[in-house]
Amino acid sequence: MGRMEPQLEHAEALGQGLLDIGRAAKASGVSVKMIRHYEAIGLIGKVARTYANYRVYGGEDVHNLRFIRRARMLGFTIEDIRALLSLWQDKKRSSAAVKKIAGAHMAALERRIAEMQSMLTTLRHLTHNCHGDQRPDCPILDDLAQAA
Amino acid sequence: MGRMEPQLEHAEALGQGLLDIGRAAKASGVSVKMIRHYEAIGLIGKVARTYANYRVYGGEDVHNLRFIRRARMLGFTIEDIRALLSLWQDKKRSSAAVKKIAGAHMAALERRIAEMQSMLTTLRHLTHNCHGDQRPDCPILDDLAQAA
DNA sequence: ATTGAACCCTCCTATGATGGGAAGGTCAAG
DNA sequence: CTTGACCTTCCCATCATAGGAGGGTTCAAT
Repeated sequence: MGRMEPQLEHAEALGQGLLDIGRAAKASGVSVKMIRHYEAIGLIGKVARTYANYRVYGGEDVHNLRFIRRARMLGFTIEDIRALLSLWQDKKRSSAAVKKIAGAHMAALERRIAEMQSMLTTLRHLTHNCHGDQRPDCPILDDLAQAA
Repeated sequence: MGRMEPQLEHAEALGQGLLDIGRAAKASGVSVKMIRHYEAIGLIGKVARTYANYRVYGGEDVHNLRFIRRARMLGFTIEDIRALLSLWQDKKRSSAAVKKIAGAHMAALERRIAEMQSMLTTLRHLTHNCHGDQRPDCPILDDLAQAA
């Protein structure tokens, strides 16, 4: 990524199997907005441009974008992904480094899930006893108010 | 809240059982920053001020802040809380209206938890097969890369 | 050729909830 | 009367994503 090849005409680029940002977005599943954003924050390098200043993406770029997309779908943060991309590039990486990142992420997910489940448990208790009719009496409000 | 009583001296206000923002924060568990923020977005009304322009909080104000804090701990959004506060104030409310808000929130929590659990399941599979040693081979990276 | 749709570009703004910090005024205790 | 702990307002940052304005480019259909 960011090899900054010589500039091309748009048509010429497409003829060589290169993609403009819209096509790269479709091919990778990452939105045009986000591709530009990932470049701006340095998650991906600067790519080549046509004479008209259009970004031009090759197969490897799309590969990277898909990697990012998949990692986002698994909930990794951008900083995690920055590290994962760098490990991916590094042929001398240790799988332990990768596993460590994944493990920390899993722990964070578990903590967050536990928090939300605790909220749910409380809410289920409260709504269980709420009539849900036209009367004003409501254990949900009572709980919130009593905390007060 | 927001009754905008006549201005007072600071000492005079504290003598009457009124609180400055720092004391209101301690009494309610809501940070000073967030109390000001809630006022700025109209979640709570504008309170009275001393001659020195210090905010002055009464018992009811603290009550409202505790209500907000409790609702935030249960994961309700600010907009949910705006509605809940208004229902709380409304003696002619229907408990159905309250239950509806809580139900929608629970459904949102359940969706989010399910998403995160699905991420976790995938990550557990991947890390299960990752040696986590000094070798570079790593099913986690393989998964991310193969998506690409 | 001209025009219009559908792209592309950069730059600015917003989201939701929270916090950090600067610059300056006020209060209370020593 | 100083000092430290408050208070005030205003601006900025977070995190990932999206919307839009204003302007240039490409391409296909008139």
